[in-house]
Amino acid sequence: MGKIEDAIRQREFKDPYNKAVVNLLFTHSYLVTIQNSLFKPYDISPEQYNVLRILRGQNGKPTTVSSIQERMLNKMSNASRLVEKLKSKGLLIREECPTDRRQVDVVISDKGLELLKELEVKVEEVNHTLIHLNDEEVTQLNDLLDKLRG
Amino acid sequence: MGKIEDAIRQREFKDPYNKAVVNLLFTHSYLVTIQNSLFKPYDISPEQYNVLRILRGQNGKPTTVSSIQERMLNKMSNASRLVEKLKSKGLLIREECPTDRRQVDVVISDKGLELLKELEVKVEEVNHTLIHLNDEEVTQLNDLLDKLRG
DNA sequence: TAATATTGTATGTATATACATTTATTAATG
DNA sequence: CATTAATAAATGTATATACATACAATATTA
Repeated sequence: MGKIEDAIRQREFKDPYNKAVVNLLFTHSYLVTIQNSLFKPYDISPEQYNVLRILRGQNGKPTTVSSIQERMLNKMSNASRLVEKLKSKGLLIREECPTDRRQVDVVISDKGLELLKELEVKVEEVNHTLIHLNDEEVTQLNDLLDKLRG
Repeated sequence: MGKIEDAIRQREFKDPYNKAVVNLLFTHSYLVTIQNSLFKPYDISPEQYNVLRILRGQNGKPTTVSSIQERMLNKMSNASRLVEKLKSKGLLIREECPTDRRQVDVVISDKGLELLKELEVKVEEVNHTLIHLNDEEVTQLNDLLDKLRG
């Protein structure tokens, strides 16, 4: 695939900062396209997978919708609706919080844990092959991204 | 904001490759959230802005829908519908191609060019302030992203 | 304690993404 | 030339994003 200028057939960018923004958007699309095809056979979306991972990270401790929202990769997403989707598939359990009836307690189900286990192996494999960088370069990329956001 | 582990409250990643994927998804969300707020007052979406930029890059030469699609940052998006949206706002002109009636010729309108000019200044400013990296680091990031995609 | 503010979640609406399918037109082949 | 294949664009459907608003429950305060 190579340089972003060739990939989207744009001659040149104003400066490396503007190029970086486009480059990040484009790389994101590259990643999610492959992720989607991986999740497709399991009838689950990347965001739903992410919510399941957040839930498992709680080790059985109930989580509220707003807490899920906070940890999501996309802060503006809609945890409420994703939880509903996952519940209808039996991948999590949602029940009223006894101490505060505004809140709901969300816990991943056994079915959810199984699916996650199965998917995770594949995701980790794919993530490796997706990124055509060596160990040193990936670490460098991670540092730059962490710094980028300030 | 700092390290991704703190931002999404995840303790650790399997390896730097899996971390990089999450880091890229998260950084993307960071970028588009700010871009969205920039475009909002102009009643235009980031993808619509991108289509206008592609059209202007043609310097008045008509472009087909599939050619727009190819150059889009998100290959799986739907150029057809975006063109329709922009047309309804008077930002581009769409007409049947005389030599091949399957195709449509799309050209940016004067109104579109004006809007683009106004927006572009703001976008370039914002892109600079978004990215908390120095010149050397941004260039490094661009090189890594280009290489990442293989 | 009554009135008000805040919080947690759900819902409504518009846009975009992802992918399959349809329709119209042109190209290719027997 | 008729049939079939290929192509360009549009459309259909499900999901997700972005943001505003509604609603119920709890917290605050006057």
